[in-house]
Amino acid sequence: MADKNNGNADIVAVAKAAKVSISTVSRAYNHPELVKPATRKKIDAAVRRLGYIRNRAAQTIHGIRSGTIGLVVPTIDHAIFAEVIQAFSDAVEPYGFTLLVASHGYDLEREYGALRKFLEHRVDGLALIGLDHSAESYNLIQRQDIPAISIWNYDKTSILPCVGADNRHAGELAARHLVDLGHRDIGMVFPPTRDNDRARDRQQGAMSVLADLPRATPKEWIVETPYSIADTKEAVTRMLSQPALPTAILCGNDVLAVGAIYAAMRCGLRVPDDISIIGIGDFKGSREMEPGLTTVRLPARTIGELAGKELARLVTKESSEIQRTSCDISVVARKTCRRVTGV
Amino acid sequence: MADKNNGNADIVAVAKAAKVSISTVSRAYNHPELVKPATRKKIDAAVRRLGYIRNRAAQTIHGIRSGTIGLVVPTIDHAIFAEVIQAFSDAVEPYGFTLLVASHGYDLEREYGALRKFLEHRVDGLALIGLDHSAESYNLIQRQDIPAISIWNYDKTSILPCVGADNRHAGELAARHLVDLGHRDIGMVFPPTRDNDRARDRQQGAMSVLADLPRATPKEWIVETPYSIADTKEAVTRMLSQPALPTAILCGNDVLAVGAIYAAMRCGLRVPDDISIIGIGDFKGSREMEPGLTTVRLPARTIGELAGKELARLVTKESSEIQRTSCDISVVARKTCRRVTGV
DNA sequence: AATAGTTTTGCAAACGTTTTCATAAAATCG
DNA sequence: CGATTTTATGAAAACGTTTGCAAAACTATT
Repeated sequence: MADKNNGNADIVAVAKAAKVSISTVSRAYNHPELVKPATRKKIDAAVRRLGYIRNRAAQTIHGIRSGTIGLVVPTIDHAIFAEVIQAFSDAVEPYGFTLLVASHGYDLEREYGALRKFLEHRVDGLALIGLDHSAESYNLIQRQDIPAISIWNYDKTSILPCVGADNRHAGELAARHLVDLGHRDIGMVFPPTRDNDRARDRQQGAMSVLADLPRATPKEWIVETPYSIADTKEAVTRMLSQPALPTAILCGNDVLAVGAIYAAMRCGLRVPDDISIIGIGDFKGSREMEPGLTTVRLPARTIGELAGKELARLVTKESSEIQRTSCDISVVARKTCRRVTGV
Repeated sequence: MADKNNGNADIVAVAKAAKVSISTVSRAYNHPELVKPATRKKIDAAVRRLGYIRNRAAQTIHGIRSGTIGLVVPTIDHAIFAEVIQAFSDAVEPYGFTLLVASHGYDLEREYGALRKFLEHRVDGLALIGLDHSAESYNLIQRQDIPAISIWNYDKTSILPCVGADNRHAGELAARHLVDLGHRDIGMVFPPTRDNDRARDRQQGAMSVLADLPRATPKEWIVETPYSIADTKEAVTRMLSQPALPTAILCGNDVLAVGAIYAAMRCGLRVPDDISIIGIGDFKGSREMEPGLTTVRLPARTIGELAGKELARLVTKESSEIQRTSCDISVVARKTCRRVTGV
């Protein structure tokens, strides 16, 4: 009759049921080699009978790790971040960590809020997307003594250790690819770059290459559009309804590229015969689509994996040298870009 | 000099710094109206100076809610689940909950493990995808006294309250749509249905409609394929390389449908002129693709939102009647299915 | 200026664990 | 078989909070 009627048994209920002391139950969990097999068995039976589940909150206040890692992303609902989150989750799971996830919708104020909440929960480690964060956030992180890591972007001068790709370089590669194919009239489609260092870096990288071109890119060929296929289709359709058209469009990411392709189709332009389109990212599906999207491959899964593993090792003190990891990127030439000749 | 050198100040450090008792600091947080404004100010200053962050673990062991909700999904890295997670997250955020997320890769054993981990963390509520869970999992959930909810599937006899769509009905609608368009030779592409009640229900729904057709569907027109565009493209290409072809293909979800469309393209078949293809789900991008995908719309965002809100209300006791919510679904006819005449 | 009422604060117990230290029991040894 | 070592267990303090209760400090009332 020592069973509690309601669901939640605690360690003292278990101790009572197994007729041992609380300490012994605790030890059975944390240092099983110190308790006699027979006793262990009794405890095990009691645990099973009562449906006891350890309370990590109670452990945590002893300075024991909470076993959680906080991950803040701009949004979960993008192929690319979903992939990173999945890979990150898979990477920390073997270390026994549970993942806290929050999204801030590209609002760095909300990101700060999410970080605070995570810290209240005493996460053992923190992971953020990108290098662009409020001073407040950086401050907050630095005051804690838990490891933190930036994912997705690489910069050798980053404040936090980072695992990612050099987005400026990605922009350069995309632009260079078009230029190498002979394109001189190149349009650009980018998402808003405020609070989004990835997009900004890519755009700057692309611009720096395009700056060497004989003709400057006219304003009308540079469009900014929200990150959605529908919006991009809309915006690019407008761009393509002008008299003078570019021979190629460089898109800030693959989603925009897909939108651009649909826009071209709608305008009666064939890709790549009439217009070339290059994306950045190599999202899931970009390879399989028809025509296969030419893009700059950013290895999302690898990045997430490496980041998760690195952070887990930092937390568990398996490793301590904080380092920056740059993942290789390169153009994957598929079917949406063609060579042009003459000017 | 009362500042701790290392980052982590606790409530007693704050109390000391503000020259008040611990209780007063605690009260300043939990019942601010009970503490004099001037005192509140002193405390606030101390908090700021020390960078104090409340420890939810310590609160939690008082029976105070942990402020977390656990969500287990098969995988994060699918358009559809990413959308649900995002919507769910957005819905619980205003209630102050932090989200714990785990994925089990369609392995119900791992799902059980994730649930246990969540319970160790003393989540205030639990959300699962689908109705298919191990007896152990259901058992575990029922022994706790926290609310739990099933997302994505609707079934009026479900063990847990659920918010979702009737997947069997979705399968029926898709099949009915094809039949109504005059199709009699209908192929089917489905993912593995083990541990996946959504897919199973859809398939059964479709089958039940197809069973009324004069000709039985030949084995070769029923293909099972992993949930990826590439694999589906492969598998459907094989199906379409046979002598006798169906006039339409019903796909278990939109990703498979996209793979099927690409396969058709590769086989030189025009969609919908030579073959009609219908998906289920209406994933992001399905509307915008060319040709626009005909599919059965499952309102992922709505489902996630309703589920999050419902669970949050259950946890905060704003609501207590556990109920089942069925979200309306219907065919959105776009461009990948055409009417056929004759037999 | 004393009393009663109200507002503000502090003390100490409680929450569910882990862990140190001490002690009891068992095993080993001469 | 008693002394000594080893192994197994228990008692109690500690972790960082919240909260019921009681005391202290004000305010208002006479």
